[in-house]
Amino acid sequence: MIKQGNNCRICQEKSCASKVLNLENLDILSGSCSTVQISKGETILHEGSLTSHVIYLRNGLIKETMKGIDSKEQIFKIINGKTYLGMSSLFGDTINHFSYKALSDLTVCHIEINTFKKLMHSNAEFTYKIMSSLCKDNLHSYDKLLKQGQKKIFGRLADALLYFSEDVFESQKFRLPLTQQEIANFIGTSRESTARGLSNF
Amino acid sequence: MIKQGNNCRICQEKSCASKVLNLENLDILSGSCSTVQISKGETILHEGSLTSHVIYLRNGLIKETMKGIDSKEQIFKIINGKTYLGMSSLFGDTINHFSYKALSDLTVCHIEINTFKKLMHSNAEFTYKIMSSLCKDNLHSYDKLLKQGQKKIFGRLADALLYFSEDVFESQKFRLPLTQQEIANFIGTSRESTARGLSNF
DNA sequence: AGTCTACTGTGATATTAGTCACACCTAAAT
DNA sequence: ATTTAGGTGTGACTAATATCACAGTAGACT
Repeated sequence: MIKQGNNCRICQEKSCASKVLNLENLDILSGSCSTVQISKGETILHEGSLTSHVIYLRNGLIKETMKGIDSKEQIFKIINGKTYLGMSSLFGDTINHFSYKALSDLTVCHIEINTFKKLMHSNAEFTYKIMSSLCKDNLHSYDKLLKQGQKKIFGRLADALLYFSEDVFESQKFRLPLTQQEIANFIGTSRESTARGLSNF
Repeated sequence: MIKQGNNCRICQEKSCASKVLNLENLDILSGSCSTVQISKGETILHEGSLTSHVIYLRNGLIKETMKGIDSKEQIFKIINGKTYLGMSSLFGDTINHFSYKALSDLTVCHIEINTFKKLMHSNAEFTYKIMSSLCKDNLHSYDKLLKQGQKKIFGRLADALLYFSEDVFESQKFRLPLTQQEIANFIGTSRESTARGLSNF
C-alpha cells in the first residue's frame, strides 16, 4: 500500500456527489484524503471492524460480502468504481457490517469521517447526492430480496447476468472475474447448481 | 378520511428526526402538514404511484409490500409508528416502489415534499437523522437477505417472531394481527409450510 | 515435462419445501 | 339457526435443489 498526497480539485474520478463540491469544499477534502493502491485479492475493509474512514473506490472492481452461517460467504454487490463504501455502516452504527475484497488492482481514497460530515453540513446538495445513492442502494436490496424469494435458480442466474451487464459493467460484453462458487454465493445457491444452470446458458 | 389543521409544535408523536427541529422549523412544517385518519384495511400508498408527499405514520401498524411474480405479495416490513414511509422511493426516484396497508386504524400526516426538502437544507441535524434511519433500514434489508438465503423455513420463522418481538412491538408479548398467509409472504414461503412450522412452536 | 492447486462438469441420492386436496373452526351475515 | 367466508391443520405427492462423490481441465510453479 503506497500513500500519496492528493489534490481533489484535479481528480478525474470524482464521485457523483463530489462533483457538486465547490473549490473551497474540494480543498477541505484534499486536506484529509489519502490515496491507496490495493492489489487484486486484498481485503479493503473487514466485517466487524470499527468505522474510522469513509472509503472511496476510485477505480477497479470489488465484491461486498458478509459472513453467514458456518462462515458461508454471501456476496451482496459487485462494485465498479466511483462509489463510497460502507455508507450504511457509517451512518447506521459504527461497525462495518461488510467486507470489501478487491477483484482487480484498484485505487481507493481514505477520507476522514469528520471532514466528510463537515462537507455534509456545509453543502446540502452534496448530502442530497449521498442520500440519493443510499436510497438507490436500498431499492436494489429490496428488489433482490423479492427476486431471491420468488424465483428459482435459473431465473436468479439470469438476473445475476443481467445485473453484471447492466449495473456493473454497463456493457453487453464483459469478462466476469468471479468463480462459479462466487456466483453461487451471490445468488444464494450451491456451486453445483450454478454450474448446471450455466450449462443451459 | 378526515383532514384537520396541524400544530407540529405541540405534536406528541414527533419522529426521531423532527425532535431536533427548532420552533421556526416546526412552524414551517405545520404550514404544509395535514393529518389523515385511516381505517384498518385501507391502502395508504399504492405501488407504482408517483411520489407527491412525504407520509409520516404517527401511530398504528402498517405492512410494507411489493407485488412479485403472479402478483404474489411480498411483505418487507411491519411498521409500528413514528416512521416516515417510502423515503427510498422519494429520494431514489419519483415512483413509489411499495404499497403500505393499514393493519390497524391509524393516523398519518401528509407533508409537502418541497417543505421537507427545505427543512433538510436548513437543518443538517434533521438530515442526519433521516439518513441514519435510511441506513438502518438498509442494514436491515441486508440482514434479511442473508437470513432468507441461508436459513431454512423453521429458522426464518423463528427470526420473524424475534423481529416482531424486538423490532416491531418491543415487547415479549404481543398480538400479531397477521394471518399465516401474511407471515408466509413475509418470510417467503407457502401458507402450509408456515402452518407446519408454527405447529412445532 | 511434471506436479500442484483451484476450478469446473455431471451423475446419483437425499432433503426440503411447494402443491393439491380436504376437513375443521370461528365469526359475521342472513 | 343456518349459511358463508376467511382462516387453519395435516396428509400425500411432487418438484426443486442441496449434498456427495469423483473425474476432468487449466494455469502456476519447480
